[in-house]
Amino acid sequence: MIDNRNEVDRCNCTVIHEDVVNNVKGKMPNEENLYDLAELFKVFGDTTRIKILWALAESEMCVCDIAVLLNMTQSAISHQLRVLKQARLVRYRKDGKIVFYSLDDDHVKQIFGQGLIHINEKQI
Amino acid sequence: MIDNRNEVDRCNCTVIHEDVVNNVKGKMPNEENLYDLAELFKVFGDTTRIKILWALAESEMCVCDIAVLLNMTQSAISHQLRVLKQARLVRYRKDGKIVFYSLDDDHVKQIFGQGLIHINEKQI
DNA sequence: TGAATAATTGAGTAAGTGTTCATATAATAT
DNA sequence: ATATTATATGAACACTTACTCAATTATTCA
Repeated sequence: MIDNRNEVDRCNCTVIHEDVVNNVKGKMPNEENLYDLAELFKVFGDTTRIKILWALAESEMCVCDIAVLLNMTQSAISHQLRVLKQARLVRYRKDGKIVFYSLDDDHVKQIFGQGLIHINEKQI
Repeated sequence: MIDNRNEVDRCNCTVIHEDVVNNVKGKMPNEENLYDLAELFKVFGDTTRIKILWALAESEMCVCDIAVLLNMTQSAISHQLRVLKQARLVRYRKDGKIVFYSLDDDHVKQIFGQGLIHINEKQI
């Protein structure tokens, strides 16, 4: 009986280092955590959102101001702010018609910092 | 003469807090840096790549082993490894037919760490 | 040399994403 | 109430992306 068929289900090559695979498999975080992590970084993976976050790291701003700053339509900014809101990266307060957005916490700055370290080190 | 037309080029609303906008504008990093940063995070923004990086953080692995570990085709893995290679996040060494991949530096782990802090803090 | 195998690569495709445009909502002021 | 304005939202569209499939390259071994 061929019992290791499920191991070769998708990959057409034979398992070369089964010990390594099993060891790593045991140490992998659960799917959900990895998924959430990817979802978080996906939010950072857009120039417009990076700019918005960077701006908010400097100062609380209303939607219109951000639109002017980035020279983009207010609609586009509003759509992106929704994404950032859902990711819990920004929060807002209303003052009459105006909605002020700000960073939800300091993680953003630290994640940016780590990213910049990588970039600056790699470009020769 | 209406001189502030260029300010209202894209955004249909009037500038509300011009001082804030100007202040933040002066402190924004240049376009290229922000673009590179977004590009880097874009690479992290995919579950498959996150898994690969996490696995490599644990141990050097060959393409086939990664494919078995993640239960995906070796072609799919190879495509993603190319993306990771271009982002300078992984490096490789050849040993005969086999190509071993490993993390290029420790930034990955630290960026992951910051990401996890954010996620864990937010989920109540 | 020729067969076998690990890995890469290119084209094709289905799914996802960011912006625009038009419209809706909410708050203010006349 | 009505007009104005700041923001939000939904649909549509162009563009990107991650995978599959088939073919290719590179290396080993008989």
